[in-house]
Amino acid sequence: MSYKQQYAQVLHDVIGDALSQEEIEQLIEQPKHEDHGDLAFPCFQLAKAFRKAPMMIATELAEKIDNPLFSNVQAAGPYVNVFLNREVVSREIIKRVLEEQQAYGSSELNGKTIVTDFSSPNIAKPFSMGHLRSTVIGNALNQISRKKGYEVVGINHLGDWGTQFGKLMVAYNMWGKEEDVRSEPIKELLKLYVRFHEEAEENPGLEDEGRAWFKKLEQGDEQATALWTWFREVSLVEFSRVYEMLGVSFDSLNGEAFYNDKMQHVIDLLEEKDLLVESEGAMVVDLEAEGMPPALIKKKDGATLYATRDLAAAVYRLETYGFEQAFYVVGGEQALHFKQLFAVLKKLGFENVDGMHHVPFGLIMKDGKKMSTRKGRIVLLEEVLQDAINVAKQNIAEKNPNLANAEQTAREVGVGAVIFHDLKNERMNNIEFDLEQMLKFEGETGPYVQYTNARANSLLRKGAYDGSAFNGSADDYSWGVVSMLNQFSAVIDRAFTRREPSIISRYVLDLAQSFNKYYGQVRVLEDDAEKQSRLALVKSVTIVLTEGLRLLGVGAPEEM
RNA sequence: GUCUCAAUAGCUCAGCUGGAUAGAGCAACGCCCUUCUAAGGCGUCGGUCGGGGGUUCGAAUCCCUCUUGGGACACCA
Repeated sequence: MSYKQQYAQVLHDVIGDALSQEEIEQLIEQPKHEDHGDLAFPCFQLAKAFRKAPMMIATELAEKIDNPLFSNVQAAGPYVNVFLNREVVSREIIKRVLEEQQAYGSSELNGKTIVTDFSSPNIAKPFSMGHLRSTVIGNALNQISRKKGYEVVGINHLGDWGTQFGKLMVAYNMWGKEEDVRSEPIKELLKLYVRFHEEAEENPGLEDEGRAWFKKLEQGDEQATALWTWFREVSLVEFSRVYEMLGVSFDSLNGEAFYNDKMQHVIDLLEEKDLLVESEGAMVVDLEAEGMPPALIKKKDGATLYATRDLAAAVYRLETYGFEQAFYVVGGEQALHFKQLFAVLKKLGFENVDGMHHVPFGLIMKDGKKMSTRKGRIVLLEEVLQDAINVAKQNIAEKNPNLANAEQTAREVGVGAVIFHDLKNERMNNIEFDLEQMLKFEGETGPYVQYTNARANSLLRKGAYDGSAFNGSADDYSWGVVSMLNQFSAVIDRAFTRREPSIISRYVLDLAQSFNKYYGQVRVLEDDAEKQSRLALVKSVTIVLTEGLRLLGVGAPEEM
């Protein structure tokens, strides 16, 4: 039982039935200012029931509370503020962390499944900064969901099908050279793609040619299939290199092409329910009643679209996984698409559509505009990661030249900096791409948290921590740390229900900050009776920092 | 035009389901390495929470409206 719940129970005993214990718990808040104690109960809502001024109620309640858990109970205006008994609570919390280790904050397995659609880059295009967001947000949500006891199926819904491949084939046939594509596949394919769009501005007939080639591909044309297979293979080689750097893996690589033979099933379902109507030569599902433009299912040439394939994928997942929830970690600009998708699924009569969520995020902007592959306004993720690793290397060379595992550590720090930078803020925010900002390792950054953890680990080594429990006294600084440790599971809950990794990032920063204050004020390795107690606190910090970073997909080296 | 997301310190952003004096980081300035990794800590400076209405005992937070910016709106994904 959390301390908040305990306080709610105590309050309930003295308040009586005017409010339920749950209602009281809802009202209890954490004061922003230290001198207001650790937990505060506002009495405004009781004013009506008791027909008394909130201030009076607070005074009366405060007098009635007497519990060893609290070292002090104060009525401060309309609030009843309690101060937790720091020694007792510190002992309890640190004991839990040390016992549970990395399982601290975890929930029991609940036997439910969450299916996540994330990363999902387009084949034959470089892995750009634009794809970083979906990849790292999705990965963090997967870790958080597992921490909450869910079984997670992470799907990389590769963009390996669609008209773009027809266009690419047209471009390749006109201007491509096999040896160029072999030596630098993605770079060359991108060139062809950009050139296609440039030339198509002058010569719109090219678009039709592209569509025709995609149609051929869908019908299993040999030449088209051979090209497609080749483009896909060379792209995957590049992608897997990036995923390895990021430390991200998938449970399924079923991309759009996987659903090619499952499309008819969806179309059959739509026809059964009589949902498919003809409009301007295309087949659509009318969504006017839902206040949305129609969902395009088939083009007038009979070929399928993005929506068709996503629909097929959704139906497949609904029928295959029996999930409680499904996350689509896809940019906010596709909000309409997902609203349409879910609306169509509802019309089809699927039950669990309410468990499906689009998890949108803001754009990475360049010069105030959306990054665009078509316009060649693109930054390669791999280059950014490499830059970050190099900066980390320089830092290590300057600050810790004797570090044993320098190469590996530089990777963890550099990559961690990039991931953390992306996950630090609310996912809906647009972010202006700023390499310099991303390569800063001071202040609210991944390396700051990693550094804090490394210093803490260094204390454990030097102090020869023997696994003792915390038995010491609690000062303002240690209490600052302990109350942060206490919040971990509530933070995980919030991050999970809001599908918001930044809540973990903020938490980890706050915990690191509280520890750094402690470190600055308290000499941990002082040889006195409480040394091992202090080290127990330090150990708890390393456990929670490491676990917090892990949830974000960021490494936590013990030395740096 | 319709829908949608956003607007908080010079810059980048927090601010939990509305609650007590709006917080960090960066930048600027001033301190702290003869003792635990200075990728750190301490301090100073900095805000009519985009404007205007409304709901409420109480609004940065909820509702309406306006302004500004991003994005999406049929055969791309």
